[in-house]
Amino acid sequence: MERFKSGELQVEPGTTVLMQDSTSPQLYTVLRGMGLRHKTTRDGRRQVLNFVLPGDFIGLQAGLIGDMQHSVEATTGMTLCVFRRSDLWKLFQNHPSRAYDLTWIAAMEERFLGEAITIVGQSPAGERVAWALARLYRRLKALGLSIDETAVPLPFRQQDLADALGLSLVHTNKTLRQLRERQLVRWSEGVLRVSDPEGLFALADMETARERTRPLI
Amino acid sequence: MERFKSGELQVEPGTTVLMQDSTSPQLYTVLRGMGLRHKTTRDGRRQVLNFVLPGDFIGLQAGLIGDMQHSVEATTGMTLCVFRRSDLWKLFQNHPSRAYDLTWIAAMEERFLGEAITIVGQSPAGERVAWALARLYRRLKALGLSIDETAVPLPFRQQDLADALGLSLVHTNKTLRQLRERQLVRWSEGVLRVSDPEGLFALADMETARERTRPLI
DNA sequence: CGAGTGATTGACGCAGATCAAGCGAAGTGG
DNA sequence: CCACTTCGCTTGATCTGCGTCAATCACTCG
Repeated sequence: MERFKSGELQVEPGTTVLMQDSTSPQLYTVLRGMGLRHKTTRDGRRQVLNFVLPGDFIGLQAGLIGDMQHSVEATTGMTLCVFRRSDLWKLFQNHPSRAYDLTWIAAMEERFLGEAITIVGQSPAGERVAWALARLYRRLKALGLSIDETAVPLPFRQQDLADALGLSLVHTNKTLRQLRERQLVRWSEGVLRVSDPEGLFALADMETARERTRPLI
Repeated sequence: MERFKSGELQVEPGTTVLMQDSTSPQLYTVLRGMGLRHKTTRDGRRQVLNFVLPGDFIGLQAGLIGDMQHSVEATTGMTLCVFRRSDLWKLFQNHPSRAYDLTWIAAMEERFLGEAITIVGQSPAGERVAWALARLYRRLKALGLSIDETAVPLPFRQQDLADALGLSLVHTNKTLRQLRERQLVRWSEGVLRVSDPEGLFALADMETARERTRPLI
């Protein structure tokens, strides 16, 4: 992939990397840092679609379809590997296995969103929060970003989690308290500590399956 | 694409074409009929992810990743164009433009789910129902399936719509009544009649933009 | 030291879930 | 051909999970 790389980009916390409704000549792979994909509705409400972690590929929609229907915002500082949108087609012509990987990523993304919509549409608040934290915990551990055996960094705000799960900030906060009181997870100052993984995954209705390794683009 | 076609399949209403958690050696393009993509949770609740219409490609997840995380069920009788999963890789090697189209479809699917999760997570019942009906109306018209200027076939149950929007059947029914009383849409006996497209699209927070034509695989 | 940000908690109200009952149309089997 | 069931739609009554409002606290920063 090195040949397609057109540079590296450093962004500050709070930067909007890709803007909803805009076209971007660039695609990125996250090398470092975390962010959010989110959509903003006309009346100002926000839906967080996904948390962006190192290794994630962003801008695929812009690259393929031409415009973004969501924004990507840096929560921490981020380092991005930059690709030119115009090279995407070359990839399909000359590197079918890479193109295949790209489609694989798109399919995984689609699968994730299917799972997310099921949680948001069908589960009560406790399960939603447990699911989100369990997933993030699993992904972060798989990425080797652990702080220690039971803790991972999670530098987001409660508001972000609330917007991801279709809950209000207040109710998210109260739900987090319950999970804390039930000795399942604690999340404060950007650190997520899972004291009872079994219990958390059970509540989240997730198998404790290992995270699938994704190809790096 | 003809060369990859490995046959046609006719299925009865109610048939499960692809089963959650199973692997399938086959992929399909819908030639005729309608169906549902849905996920079933362990505790028996159901989330409808999408309505499957003619021209849709199904089984991409199974084809690329190896297993399905949702089921596809035929609502009406359907005619499917069958492809072998094992041919997918050949497509990437020998027909980059087709592979590109496939990825484009995956990206559009992802985009749709992002929109869906935003509606389910952030909007009250009236807007959810309006959004779903507006989208279906637009897609069906674009497919040329109209019955007349303002009516399209929509052979689903209210329960299906409820499960797509994360609402209860009862509340979906009451919401449909309100839309009927506000002279926006009527939906009964499998026919959706839109009396006030402007009003409907406005309520759905959708531009009246034309439906994007998708490549046929 | 005042202003802004994020977390926290209590009080109150409502959108939508749940419960329950009834209706018409379409099977179906005796 | 008629009881009897089933399925989908409809509607009213009641309940509750979660949203909204409001206030406080701890921190950080200019």
